[in-house]
Amino acid sequence: MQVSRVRFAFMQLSAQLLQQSQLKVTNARKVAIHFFEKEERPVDVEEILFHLRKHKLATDRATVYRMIDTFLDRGIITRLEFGEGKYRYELAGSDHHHLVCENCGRVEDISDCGIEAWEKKIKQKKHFLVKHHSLEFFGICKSCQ
Amino acid sequence: MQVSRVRFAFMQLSAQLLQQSQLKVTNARKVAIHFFEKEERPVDVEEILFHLRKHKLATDRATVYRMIDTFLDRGIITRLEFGEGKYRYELAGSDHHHLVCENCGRVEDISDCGIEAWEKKIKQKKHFLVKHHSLEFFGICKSCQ
DNA sequence: TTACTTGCAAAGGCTTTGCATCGCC
DNA sequence: GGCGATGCAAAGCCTTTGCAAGTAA
Repeated sequence: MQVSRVRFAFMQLSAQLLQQSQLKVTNARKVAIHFFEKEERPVDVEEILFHLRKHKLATDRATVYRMIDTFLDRGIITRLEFGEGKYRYELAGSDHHHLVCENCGRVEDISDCGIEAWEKKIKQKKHFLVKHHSLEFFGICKSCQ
Repeated sequence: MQVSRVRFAFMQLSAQLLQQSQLKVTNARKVAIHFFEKEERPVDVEEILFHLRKHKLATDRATVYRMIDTFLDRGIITRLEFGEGKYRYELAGSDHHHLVCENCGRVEDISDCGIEAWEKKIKQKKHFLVKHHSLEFFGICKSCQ
């Protein structure tokens, strides 16, 4: 079930988004969604846990994983991999990709990847129906050069 | 017999490749490289192990991981992730990407992704120096539709 | 011989699961 | 109250590592 994020862009996402997704509103979930909102780079489970701790929430690691599972299922967040042996997550919504600096780890967004043209071509030539794709660039960022 | 001659030729290639890379030529390495050569889809550690067993090699799992590490280091293979919670590997060389069927798991190659133009643009606009990139498409293949 | 390679065993990191309890609606 | 959410503990995968023994060059 997919929920529009744009609609909440200028108000408090968390509670409304949870309700709209037919999920119970708990502290951990609110704070976690708020964290996704404010973070600029895709976050991992450890960082979510750390943020919850900062808000005096002793949420269990298993709960975080289950939360992520639920959010993924509802289309609230998307999963990414940067070759670290773990997943990262960010709020779903805009079709964008990342420049990952292999030196300092900073992540910059790039948008408008224009890959829809590709997907059409793939459908025509290969008869393969693209559901989603991953596109990330790895290298050295401006300040690390 | 023709088949075994072909295979012998393959093994020679494996040995040559290893020597070029200044690696000692061992049975496990030869057979593994042969496996990478003959496989059409990126393989995981389990599949490499299984192939080694078929060739009566009781190679340890740790050895396979170390082999992979060495091959990656020498640029013989490249590492891929398809969101499975594990890595896959394939012979390095051509710049191509994959159509991964989420139903049957089949992997098809697509080439000429024309992303070099992108990398130039990224360098100009963001001053980010791209070293490598990942691009995979996930969806439903022709025969699964 | 010498340095690289391997086997074995253990551990490490990330993620999932079973089950009883808790708490939002 | 009911059903979904959570905590706790354990286990499941994938991968890495230390060390001693083996082996290609």
